[in-house]
Amino acid sequence: MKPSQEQAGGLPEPTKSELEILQVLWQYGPSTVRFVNETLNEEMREVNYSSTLKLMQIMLDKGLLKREVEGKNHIYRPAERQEITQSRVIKGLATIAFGGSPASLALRALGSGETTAEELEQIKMLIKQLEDQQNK
Amino acid sequence: MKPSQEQAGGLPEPTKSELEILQVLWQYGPSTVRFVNETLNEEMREVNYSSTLKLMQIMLDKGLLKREVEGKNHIYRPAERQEITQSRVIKGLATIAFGGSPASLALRALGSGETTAEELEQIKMLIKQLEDQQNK
DNA sequence: TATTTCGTAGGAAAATTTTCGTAGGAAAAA
DNA sequence: TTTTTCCTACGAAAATTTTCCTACGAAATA
Repeated sequence: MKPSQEQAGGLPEPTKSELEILQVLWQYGPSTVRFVNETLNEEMREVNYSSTLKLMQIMLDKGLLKREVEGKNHIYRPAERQEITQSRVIKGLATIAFGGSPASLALRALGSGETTAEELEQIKMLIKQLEDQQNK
Repeated sequence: MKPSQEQAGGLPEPTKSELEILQVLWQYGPSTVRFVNETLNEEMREVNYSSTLKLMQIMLDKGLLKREVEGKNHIYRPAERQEITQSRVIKGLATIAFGGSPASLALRALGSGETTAEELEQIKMLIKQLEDQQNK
Protein backbone atom coordinates (compact mmCIF):
# COMPACT_ATOMS: atom_id res chain seq x y z
CA MET A 1 0.00 0.00 0.00
CA LYS A 2 1.29 3.40 -0.96
CA PRO A 3 0.78 6.48 1.15
CA SER A 4 -2.34 8.02 -0.30
CA GLN A 5 -3.56 10.30 2.42
CA GLU A 6 -0.39 12.25 2.77
CA GLN A 7 -1.32 15.88 2.88
CA ALA A 8 0.31 18.84 1.27
CA GLY A 9 1.69 20.49 4.38
CA GLY A 10 3.59 17.66 5.97
CA LEU A 11 2.38 14.82 8.13
CA PRO A 12 -0.82 14.90 10.16
CA GLU A 13 -0.82 15.02 13.93
CA PRO A 14 -0.94 11.45 15.27
CA THR A 15 -3.99 10.43 17.29
CA LYS A 16 -3.62 9.16 20.82
CA SER A 17 -3.47 5.50 19.88
CA GLU A 18 -1.04 6.32 17.14
CA LEU A 19 1.22 8.06 19.62
CA GLU A 20 1.28 4.97 21.79
CA ILE A 21 2.52 2.98 18.84
CA LEU A 22 5.10 5.58 17.92
CA GLN A 23 6.33 5.54 21.48
CA VAL A 24 7.07 1.84 21.26
CA LEU A 25 8.94 2.30 18.00
CA TRP A 26 10.90 5.21 19.43
CA GLN A 27 11.89 3.23 22.45
CA TYR A 28 12.74 -0.10 20.86
CA GLY A 29 13.49 0.80 17.26
CA PRO A 30 11.97 -0.69 14.09
CA SER A 31 9.66 -3.55 15.02
CA THR A 32 7.07 -5.99 13.85
CA VAL A 33 3.39 -5.54 14.58
CA ARG A 34 3.60 -8.51 16.88
CA PHE A 35 6.28 -6.91 19.00
CA VAL A 36 4.55 -3.55 19.15
CA ASN A 37 1.32 -5.20 20.18
CA GLU A 38 2.94 -7.26 22.90
CA THR A 39 4.77 -4.25 24.24
CA LEU A 40 1.57 -2.23 24.35
CA ASN A 41 -0.10 -5.01 26.26
CA GLU A 42 2.73 -5.23 28.73
CA GLU A 43 3.41 -1.58 29.22
CA MET A 44 0.24 0.32 28.42
CA ARG A 45 -3.07 -1.49 28.08
CA GLU A 46 -4.76 -4.46 26.54
CA VAL A 47 -5.15 -4.27 22.79
CA ASN A 48 -6.05 -6.94 20.30
CA TYR A 49 -3.40 -7.86 17.76
CA SER A 50 -5.52 -7.01 14.77
CA SER A 51 -6.32 -3.59 16.21
CA THR A 52 -2.65 -2.80 16.40
CA LEU A 53 -2.10 -4.15 12.92
CA LYS A 54 -4.92 -2.08 11.49
CA LEU A 55 -3.70 1.06 13.17
CA MET A 56 -0.17 0.58 11.91
CA GLN A 57 -1.48 0.06 8.40
CA ILE A 58 -3.43 3.28 8.68
CA MET A 59 -0.33 5.04 9.92
CA LEU A 60 1.60 3.68 6.98
CA ASP A 61 -1.08 5.03 4.70
CA LYS A 62 -0.96 8.42 6.38
CA GLY A 63 2.77 8.51 5.98
CA LEU A 64 3.50 8.36 9.71
CA LEU A 65 5.29 5.03 9.38
CA LYS A 66 7.47 3.34 6.81
CA ARG A 67 8.03 -0.36 6.50
CA GLU A 68 10.16 -2.92 4.83
CA VAL A 69 9.44 -6.51 4.09
CA GLU A 70 11.61 -9.07 5.78
CA GLY A 71 10.67 -12.57 4.83
CA LYS A 72 7.19 -13.29 6.02
CA ASN A 73 6.67 -10.16 8.03
CA HIS A 74 6.98 -6.42 7.95
CA ILE A 75 9.26 -4.20 9.93
CA TYR A 76 7.82 -0.80 10.72
CA ARG A 77 9.60 2.38 11.71
CA PRO A 78 8.59 6.00 12.23
CA ALA A 79 8.77 8.10 9.09
CA GLU A 80 9.86 11.13 11.06
CA ARG A 81 12.30 11.74 13.86
CA GLN A 82 10.90 11.55 17.35
CA GLU A 83 11.78 15.16 18.14
CA ILE A 84 9.90 16.47 15.14
CA THR A 85 6.74 14.55 15.89
CA GLN A 86 6.84 15.39 19.56
CA SER A 87 7.30 19.06 18.78
CA ARG A 88 4.35 19.06 16.46
CA VAL A 89 2.16 17.46 19.08
CA ILE A 90 3.32 19.92 21.69
CA LYS A 91 2.63 22.87 19.47
CA GLY A 92 -0.84 21.55 18.85
CA LEU A 93 -1.53 21.21 22.54
CA ALA A 94 -0.01 24.59 23.28
CA THR A 95 -2.33 26.16 20.74
CA ILE A 96 -5.51 24.77 22.20
CA ALA A 97 -4.70 24.87 25.90
CA PHE A 98 -1.68 27.06 26.64
CA GLY A 99 -2.35 30.26 24.79
CA GLY A 100 -0.05 29.14 22.03
CA SER A 101 3.01 29.17 24.27
CA PRO A 102 5.07 25.99 24.47
CA ALA A 103 7.07 27.66 27.23
CA SER A 104 4.09 27.98 29.52
CA LEU A 105 3.32 24.36 28.73
CA ALA A 106 6.85 23.48 29.76
CA LEU A 107 6.44 25.40 32.97
CA ARG A 108 3.32 23.49 33.81
CA ALA A 109 4.92 20.19 32.90
CA LEU A 110 7.78 20.78 35.29
CA GLY A 111 5.32 21.34 38.06
CA SER A 112 3.29 18.28 37.15
CA GLY A 113 5.45 15.36 38.07
CA GLU A 114 8.46 14.31 39.97
CA THR A 115 11.47 15.56 38.12
CA THR A 116 14.77 13.86 38.74
CA ALA A 117 18.00 15.70 39.40
CA GLU A 118 19.39 14.58 36.06
CA GLU A 119 16.40 15.91 34.25
CA LEU A 120 16.77 19.23 36.00
CA GLU A 121 20.39 19.36 34.91
CA GLN A 122 19.43 18.70 31.33
CA ILE A 123 16.88 21.44 31.41
CA LYS A 124 19.33 23.88 32.92
CA MET A 125 21.76 23.13 30.15
CA LEU A 126 19.11 23.72 27.52
CA ILE A 127 18.18 26.99 29.16
CA LYS A 128 21.77 28.18 29.09
CA GLN A 129 21.85 27.35 25.43
CA LEU A 130 18.67 29.27 24.77
CA GLU A 131 19.93 32.25 26.71
CA ASP A 132 23.14 32.34 24.74
CA GLN A 133 21.11 32.25 21.61
CA GLN A 134 19.10 35.25 22.75
CA ASN A 135 22.07 37.29 23.88
CA LYS A 136 23.66 36.91 20.52
CA MET B 1 -29.35 19.58 33.99
CA LYS B 2 -27.39 17.89 36.72
CA PRO B 3 -24.00 16.38 36.20
CA SER B 4 -24.76 12.76 35.47
CA GLN B 5 -21.62 11.50 33.82
CA GLU B 6 -19.25 12.49 36.54
CA GLN B 7 -16.98 9.56 37.14
CA ALA B 8 -15.73 8.14 40.37
CA GLY B 9 -12.09 9.10 40.07
CA GLY B 10 -12.39 12.80 39.38
CA LEU B 11 -13.06 14.65 36.17
CA PRO B 12 -12.43 13.21 32.72
CA GLU B 13 -9.72 14.52 30.46
CA PRO B 14 -11.18 17.24 28.24
CA THR B 15 -11.24 16.63 24.49
CA LYS B 16 -9.52 19.02 22.12
CA SER B 17 -12.58 21.14 21.44
CA GLU B 18 -13.31 21.22 25.12
CA LEU B 19 -9.82 22.50 25.82
CA GLU B 20 -10.36 25.35 23.41
CA ILE B 21 -13.41 26.37 25.34
CA LEU B 22 -11.66 26.07 28.67
CA GLN B 23 -8.87 28.22 27.35
CA VAL B 24 -11.30 31.04 26.62
CA LEU B 25 -12.77 30.78 30.09
CA TRP B 26 -9.33 30.73 31.67
CA GLN B 27 -8.28 33.79 29.79
CA TYR B 28 -11.40 35.92 30.13
CA GLY B 29 -13.12 34.52 33.19
CA PRO B 30 -16.71 33.30 33.52
CA SER B 31 -18.57 33.94 30.29
CA THR B 32 -21.69 33.36 28.29
CA VAL B 33 -21.83 30.89 25.44
CA ARG B 34 -22.16 33.82 23.08
CA PHE B 35 -18.93 35.34 24.24
CA VAL B 36 -17.03 32.07 24.17
CA ASN B 37 -18.25 31.38 20.68
CA GLU B 38 -17.31 34.80 19.38
CA THR B 39 -13.89 34.55 20.95
CA LEU B 40 -13.30 31.15 19.39
CA ASN B 41 -14.26 32.55 16.03
CA GLU B 42 -11.95 35.49 16.40
CA GLU B 43 -8.97 33.76 17.93
CA MET B 44 -9.11 30.12 16.91
CA ARG B 45 -11.41 28.98 14.14
CA GLU B 46 -14.92 29.22 12.79
CA VAL B 47 -17.51 27.43 14.88
CA ASN B 48 -21.27 27.63 14.81
CA TYR B 49 -22.95 29.06 17.88
CA SER B 50 -25.02 25.98 18.54
CA SER B 51 -21.96 23.77 18.36
CA THR B 52 -20.33 25.77 21.10
CA LEU B 53 -23.52 25.71 23.11
CA LYS B 54 -23.87 21.98 22.77
CA LEU B 55 -20.29 21.38 23.75
CA MET B 56 -20.56 23.56 26.82
CA GLN B 57 -23.70 21.72 27.87
CA ILE B 58 -21.87 18.44 27.51
CA MET B 59 -19.02 19.83 29.57
CA LEU B 60 -21.49 20.90 32.22
CA ASP B 61 -22.88 17.40 32.23
CA LYS B 62 -19.40 15.90 32.54
CA GLY B 63 -18.65 18.19 35.43
CA LEU B 64 -15.96 20.15 33.62
CA LEU B 65 -17.95 23.38 33.84
CA LYS B 66 -20.28 24.97 36.30
CA ARG B 67 -22.84 27.63 35.52
CA GLU B 68 -25.15 30.09 37.11
CA VAL B 69 -28.26 31.66 35.74
CA GLU B 70 -28.21 35.38 35.28
CA GLY B 71 -31.49 36.66 33.94
CA LYS B 72 -32.01 35.27 30.51
CA ASN B 73 -28.65 33.65 30.07
CA HIS B 74 -26.14 31.40 31.70
CA ILE B 75 -22.67 32.21 32.89
CA TYR B 76 -20.23 29.35 32.64
CA ARG B 77 -16.95 28.83 34.43
CA PRO B 78 -14.44 26.00 34.75
CA ALA B 79 -15.19 23.60 37.57
CA GLU B 80 -11.53 23.09 38.26
CA ARG B 81 -8.52 25.35 38.45
CA GLN B 82 -6.57 25.84 35.27
CA GLU B 83 -3.38 24.37 36.75
CA ILE B 84 -5.11 21.15 37.73
CA THR B 85 -6.69 20.59 34.37
CA GLN B 86 -3.52 21.46 32.50
CA SER B 87 -1.53 19.09 34.66
CA ARG B 88 -3.94 16.28 34.00
CA VAL B 89 -3.71 16.83 30.27
CA ILE B 90 0.06 16.96 30.40
CA LYS B 91 0.28 13.77 32.36
CA GLY B 92 -1.95 12.10 29.81
CA LEU B 93 0.23 13.22 26.96
CA ALA B 94 3.40 12.29 28.81
CA THR B 95 2.05 8.80 29.33
CA ILE B 96 1.32 8.11 25.70
CA ALA B 97 4.17 9.96 24.03
CA PHE B 98 6.96 10.80 26.49
CA GLY B 99 7.59 7.60 28.34
CA GLY B 100 5.52 8.86 31.23
CA SER B 101 7.91 11.66 32.01
CA PRO B 102 6.49 15.18 32.17
CA ALA B 103 10.05 16.42 32.50
CA SER B 104 11.09 15.10 29.13
CA LEU B 105 7.95 16.62 27.75
CA ALA B 106 8.99 19.93 29.25
CA LEU B 107 12.40 19.59 27.71
CA ARG B 108 10.92 19.07 24.30
CA ALA B 109 8.51 21.95 24.78
CA LEU B 110 11.32 24.34 25.53
CA GLY B 111 13.01 23.36 22.33
CA SER B 112 9.82 23.68 20.34
CA GLY B 113 9.08 27.36 20.22
CA GLU B 114 10.55 30.73 20.76
CA THR B 115 10.86 31.21 24.48
CA THR B 116 11.05 34.75 25.79
CA ALA B 117 13.59 35.91 28.32
CA GLU B 118 10.87 36.34 30.92
CA GLU B 119 9.69 32.81 30.41
CA LEU B 120 13.20 31.54 30.83
CA GLU B 121 13.47 33.46 34.08
CA GLN B 122 10.26 31.93 35.35
CA ILE B 123 11.45 28.48 34.51
CA LYS B 124 14.78 29.05 36.20
CA MET B 125 12.99 30.13 39.34
CA LEU B 126 10.84 27.05 39.29
CA ILE B 127 13.91 24.88 38.83
CA LYS B 128 15.59 26.47 41.83
CA GLN B 129 12.50 25.71 43.83
CA LEU B 130 12.46 22.10 42.69
CA GLU B 131 16.14 21.70 43.48
CA ASP B 132 15.66 23.04 46.96
CA GLN B 133 12.87 20.59 47.43
CA GLN B 134 15.10 17.72 46.40
CA ASN B 135 18.06 18.75 48.56
CA LYS B 136 15.88 18.85 51.57
C1' DT C 1 0.77 -34.61 2.41
C1' DA C 2 -2.29 -32.82 5.98
C1' DT C 3 -2.65 -29.75 9.71
C1' DT C 4 -1.59 -26.24 12.60
C1' DT C 5 0.52 -21.78 13.18
C1' DC C 6 1.57 -17.14 12.16
C1' DG C 7 1.48 -13.43 9.27
C1' DT C 8 -1.12 -9.57 6.30
C1' DA C 9 -5.37 -7.53 4.27
C1' DG C 10 -9.85 -5.73 4.20
C1' DG C 11 -14.17 -4.39 5.78
C1' DA C 12 -17.46 -3.28 8.91
C1' DA C 13 -19.06 -2.17 13.38
C1' DA C 14 -18.58 0.38 17.66
C1' DA C 15 -17.27 4.23 20.28
C1' DT C 16 -16.14 8.86 20.62
C1' DT C 17 -16.12 13.48 19.27
C1' DT C 18 -17.95 17.29 16.72
C1' DT C 19 -21.31 19.73 14.13
C1' DC C 20 -25.52 21.91 13.36
C1' DG C 21 -30.71 22.16 12.29
C1' DT C 22 -34.86 23.08 14.56
C1' DA C 23 -38.15 24.01 18.27
C1' DG C 24 -39.79 26.73 22.00
C1' DG C 25 -39.89 30.49 25.22
C1' DA C 26 -38.78 34.98 27.08
C1' DA C 27 -37.31 39.62 26.38
C1' DA C 28 -36.89 43.63 23.43
C1' DA C 29 -38.42 46.41 19.72
C1' DA C 30 -41.81 48.05 16.65
C1' DT D 1 -50.13 43.63 20.70
C1' DT D 2 -47.35 41.85 17.04
C1' DT D 3 -42.94 40.99 15.40
C1' DT D 4 -38.30 40.35 15.77
C1' DT D 5 -34.34 38.97 18.36
C1' DC D 6 -31.79 36.23 21.44
C1' DC D 7 -31.35 32.55 24.37
C1' DT D 8 -31.54 27.42 25.84
C1' DA D 9 -32.73 22.59 24.86
C1' DC D 10 -32.91 18.57 22.24
C1' DG D 11 -31.86 15.31 18.88
C1' DA D 12 -29.78 13.52 15.09
C1' DA D 13 -26.24 13.41 11.66
C1' DA D 14 -21.46 13.63 10.34
C1' DA D 15 -16.75 12.94 11.08
C1' DT D 16 -13.14 10.80 13.36
C1' DT D 17 -11.01 7.29 15.89
C1' DT D 18 -10.78 2.66 17.57
C1' DT D 19 -11.83 -2.10 17.70
C1' DC D 20 -12.04 -6.61 16.03
C1' DC D 21 -14.05 -10.39 12.95
C1' DT D 22 -13.03 -13.02 9.00
C1' DA D 23 -10.54 -14.49 4.95
C1' DC D 24 -6.53 -15.88 2.83
C1' DG D 25 -1.79 -17.39 2.01
C1' DA D 26 2.77 -18.97 3.33
C1' DA D 27 5.73 -21.26 6.44
C1' DA D 28 6.41 -24.67 10.02
C1' DT D 29 5.12 -28.95 12.02
C1' DA D 30 3.30 -33.51 12.28
